[in-house]
Order: sequence, then C-alpha cells, then structure tokens
Amino acid sequence: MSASKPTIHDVAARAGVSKSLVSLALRQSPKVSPASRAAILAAASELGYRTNAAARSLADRRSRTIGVLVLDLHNPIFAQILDGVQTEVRSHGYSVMLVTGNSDPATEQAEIDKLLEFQVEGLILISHRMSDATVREFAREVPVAIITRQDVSDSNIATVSNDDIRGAQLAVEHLVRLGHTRIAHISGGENTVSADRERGYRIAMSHAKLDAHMCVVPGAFTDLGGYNAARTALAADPAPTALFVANDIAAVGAIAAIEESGLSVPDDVSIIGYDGMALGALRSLNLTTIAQPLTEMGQLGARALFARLENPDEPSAHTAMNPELIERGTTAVAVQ
Amino acid sequence: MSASKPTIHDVAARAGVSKSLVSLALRQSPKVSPASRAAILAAASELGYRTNAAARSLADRRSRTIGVLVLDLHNPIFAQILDGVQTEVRSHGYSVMLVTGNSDPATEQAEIDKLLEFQVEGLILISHRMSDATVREFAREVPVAIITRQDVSDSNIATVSNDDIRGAQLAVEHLVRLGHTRIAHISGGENTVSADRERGYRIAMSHAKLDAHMCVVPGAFTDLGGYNAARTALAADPAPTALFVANDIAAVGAIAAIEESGLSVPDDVSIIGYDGMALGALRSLNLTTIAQPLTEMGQLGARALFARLENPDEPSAHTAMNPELIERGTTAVAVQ
DNA sequence: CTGAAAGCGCTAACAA
DNA sequence: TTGTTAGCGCTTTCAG
Repeated sequence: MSASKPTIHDVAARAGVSKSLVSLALRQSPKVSPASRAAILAAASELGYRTNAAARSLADRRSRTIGVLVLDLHNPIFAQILDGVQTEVRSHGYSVMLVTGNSDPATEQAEIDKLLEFQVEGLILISHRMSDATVREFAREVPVAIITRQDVSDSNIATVSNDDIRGAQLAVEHLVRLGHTRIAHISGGENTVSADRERGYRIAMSHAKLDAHMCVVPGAFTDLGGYNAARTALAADPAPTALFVANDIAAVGAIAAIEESGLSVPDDVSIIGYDGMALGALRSLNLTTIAQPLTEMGQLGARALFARLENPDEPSAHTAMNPELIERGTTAVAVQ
Repeated sequence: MSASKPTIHDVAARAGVSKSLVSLALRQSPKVSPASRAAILAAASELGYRTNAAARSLADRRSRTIGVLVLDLHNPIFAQILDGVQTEVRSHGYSVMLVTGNSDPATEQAEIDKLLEFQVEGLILISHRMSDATVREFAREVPVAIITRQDVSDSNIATVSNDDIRGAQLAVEHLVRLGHTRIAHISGGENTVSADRERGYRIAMSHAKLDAHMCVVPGAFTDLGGYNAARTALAADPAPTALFVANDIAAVGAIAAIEESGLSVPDDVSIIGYDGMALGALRSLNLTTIAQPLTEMGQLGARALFARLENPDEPSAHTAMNPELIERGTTAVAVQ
C-alpha cells in the first residue's frame, strides 16, 4: 500500500509471477503463456502501472527517442515541417523530444545538451543558428539530420533542403517577367539561408541586366523584421515597384508597411515571399511565394536519420528539393 | 578506450578519485576540495563526459522535468503562451518536454502517457481536447496546470484562463456600439472554450435585444474553418454586417472569404476575432480582437504548477484574466 | 515457459 | 574530505 508508483515488482507480486516475466509480457514477447500474460496485464491495469522510461532506457541502453530542435515556434512553417517529422518518427516507434532555442545559438546549444543528457539517439535540426563547429561536435555523439540547410557537411550529418539560390532566382525572374526593374530584396538577416536567397537575387538581377537596380535591405525572418525593412525600402527614391522578401512571414509584415504608407499591393508594389506558409494561401493574404515542400522535407529528414540509425555504415544523404513558384495575388504587372 | 560513452566511473578513474566524489563535484556540492574539483572537471571535459539523465532520474527519483502539451503548433498564439511557460519553467531549474496531439484527444492521451513514463513531475496543458475524466485521471499522478480553460475542477488541477463569456460579450457590445444588428457568430467547434464564447455572444445579443438576429455558424479554430464558415454566413439573406469569429486565426480565414466574395472589410462587413494573436496586429491584417494576455498566462500557469510542486498542501489556484478589446481596422460603423 | 541474478549510470547514506 | 555500499526500476542472460 505504498503511496509511490507501482513498479514491475508490484505487478509481478500481484500476478503471482516473477519480475522478468512481467517485463517480457509487457513487451509482447511471444514466450509468455496466454494465461500468465492475461494475469499480468490485469494486474498492471489494476495497479495503474506505467513503465518507467528512465529505468528502461538505462537497462536497455537505448531511449527510442529522437531530439528535435526547431528555430522558432512563432513561424507556422515550422509546424508544417514538424508534421512530417513527427509522422515519420512515430512510424518507427520512436518518440520525439521537441525543444526550441528561440533563434538564439546559446539557448539552442543548451537545449541540445539537455537532449543529449536524455540519451536521444538522434538529432533533427529544423533551422538552427548554432555554428557549424558546434553542430559537428554534436554529430560526433549521435547522427544528425539538418532540415532547410545543406551547407554543413560531415559524415554523420544528413541534410534536406531546397535550393535557395535557385528559388530566389525564380522569384526575381517572375518579377522581371512582369516588367519590374526596380526590384529590391529584403533579406532575412545573418544566416546561411538568407545568404543563399540574397545570392540568388543578385545572380538573377545580373542575368536580367538589372545590376544598377540591385538593392538589398537588411531584414529578419519575422513579421516585424519584414515590416521595418519594407519601410526602409519604400523610402528610397525612386522607390522599388517590387519586393522579393526573404520569407513569407516577413512578407506579411512588408505588406503591412506598404499599405500603411498608402500604397497598395500589388497595384503599386508587388510582393513575393518564400517558404509556402499555409497561412499565406488565404485570400486575405493571397501571397505569391516560392514554396518548399515543407512537410515532405520533415519526413525525408527523419527518414534520412533513421537510415543512418539502422545502418551506420551508410553515408549520410543530402537531399535537395525543388522550390516552386506559386503565383497568387501579390504580384502584378509593373505599371510605370 | 571503449567506444561507448564515458560514465562517471571513467571520470573518477581519470581524476583519481571515487565515483561518489565525482557525483558531488558535478553537482556543485561544497564538500569537495578545490583540488579534487578541478581535477574532476578537467577529466570530465577531456572525456567529453555528459551526465546520463535517465540514470540520474532513476537514482534521484525526480526528473526535474515538466511535460507540456500544446493543442496545435500551427496556431502561433500557442508559441506566445509557450514563451511564458518556458521562461518560468527554466527559472525553476526544470526542463520542459513539449508534445502536441494535433487537436486529437487520442493522440493527446498517448503523448501524455509517454510524458508520464518519462517521469515528468508536472503537466501543463495548453488547450486540450481530452475529456475531463481523462485529465483528472492524470491529475491523480502528477500536479496539472491547465491554461485557457477553467472548467475542469480537481484539487490537483490549477487553471489559468480568461473569462471567455465576458470577452465574447465585449466583442458583441463593440459591434452593437457601431450600430450593427445582424451580427453573426462563427463558432470554434465542439469544445468548452468555443461554448463559452458562443454563450457570451448569445447573452450579449439578448441584452441588446437582438435575439431575432442571433445566428451561430459552426466553424473551427483554424484558418480554413473560419473561411468555410464565413462563406456559409455570407450566404444568408439578409447577410450579416458583422462577424464575431471564435478566434483570430479563424478570423483571418473569414476575412479571406469575405474579400473573395467581392465584399470588403470593414466597409461591408466588420470582423472581430479573439485571442490577441501577435500576427493579427500587423497592418495588413489589422484585426480588431479580444486579447488575452497570452504570455503572462503561460507564466502564471507554470507558476501555479510549481507552487503545488513545492507545497503539495496548498490548494490549486484558479486564475481568471481579463479579456480586453483591441480596436483595430476590421470593425467599422454599420452602413445600411 | 519461468525465475534468479547481474548490472545499466547515478545518488545517497554511512563509514573511514 | 573521501571511499564504500546499497539500491532506483528495468532488461537480459542463463539455468531450471
């Protein structure tokens, strides 16, 4: 009648069998007689028994758990990626331990350290801000899969990304096709994904012989970042007629800034984002964007991790997805 | 030279001390000589030692971990609540284990079961869909804090919520003040928060002698749910001139539906949401809404949980926050 | 099919 | 101060 939680030992006593038999029965081992199994299951449920994951993980020397770090829960695109990750991880009988570092490298590192203390068997990084060296250090301990970036290379790191340079070119080419020349770019800040998108912008502008109009305004991957940067961009004289914004959530902010300044989208200024955020599809936003297959990328990332887990000799995969232009209502033919 | 992870034992050997001394040193015990401590720390870092949380939790009989269930990662308001939860939990030296059940009761229950297997010491539910009986069952095992709902009552359950009935009244009263009479409500589906908001709508409509115009269209707490329900609402003849939508994300969907049907917000139809989603503040959405202090609620929920953890005799707190009308651009004076 | 025994990595008395 | 000794709850040989 102890107040503390029932253990496998209590269940055994109640069912009149030994500890080890309970352990076997609980894990569906075939070498338990139906009678014993029934007695054990009954005893367990009567007692409200719940297996202790810490003890199991200790004895088993495996946690059957994958650690997942996500950049920022405020951007709904990460929920889309997570959908894919969770589905895949669960289908392998593993649990996910989800943490976020709020876009801060030090916090990210601390959270990963904790994950590793919990003995996660693998790590999935859904956009991170830690240095490559730090990530590589972690990769010495467990297999790692990185989603949305392809630049970190290590034998124990798999990556799933889309070609950001190509995607950015797609965006600019679309704008050029619509007759825009004064196309500014609102960047996403100091990170590699941003750098690639900016690079794609520059390449495409050059190809279109628009070097003279190249204009990059530093922003951030947030609604507010996009808002502020768009205000800056609009203040130029002459003002741009089109904005390629580094991601969708910042594009939403940019639209706000444009409308606030009395201009309208897309009549006065065209806007194109990046990511394929589900919310962006709504008519009230109706955002033209470069979409990545987010959920699929999550799934592939998890799958690559398990491939490594199941066969450590197999080299880590690097998968590049194709970004796709989704033409909606925030881009239109240039007027003047 | 084993390939497996270094243990406290390896560290002890390398530092030339005993296992228990290492354990003490690692946990900043004052009863370790500076010399030993230095040697131990050096050995630990040379070996890349990382304490095994499973083993510690087993021996310690506490995990120093709180389980957090969140309804749906796709709605950014939960990130706002989580900010408060995480801050508070970390300040107590605990870790959070975050899971989501994708709005599905069975998945939620399975995830909580796992959390409990991991020996979390407390549970924070940020909107859930499980039955009260299920939640109460969990509350028999660990203290529980429920955020956004106040209806589940149990000695081991603390709640932090806003007064949804009052908030809904605020919304309707605002619309009435603007001269609207044909005010429809888009509900959030089959859950208690929705029920309360609908109840507040009905009360306020009655107070305003608008019973004849009462109209509730079943929706959901998602952008798509709001979109579809708004289409239905607009099909009525005469159509409503104002919509009180059960939450902000659904309101964004509703706006899309209205604009798509050729009407404009707020000139033809006023829209008011509920929650105070950060994104809604942007000019491009500029959503009038009833705001709850989300981050603060997260913090208070966690705080209530720790109060219980630290003093199990203290009764569970039930905190009700005040909802607040934020007047922005999606509501205007009724025309006809 | 079943039970006894050892041990996973760590903490916590208790001695020394 | 430091080392020794028991477990924490579970899995897993290895004999019956």
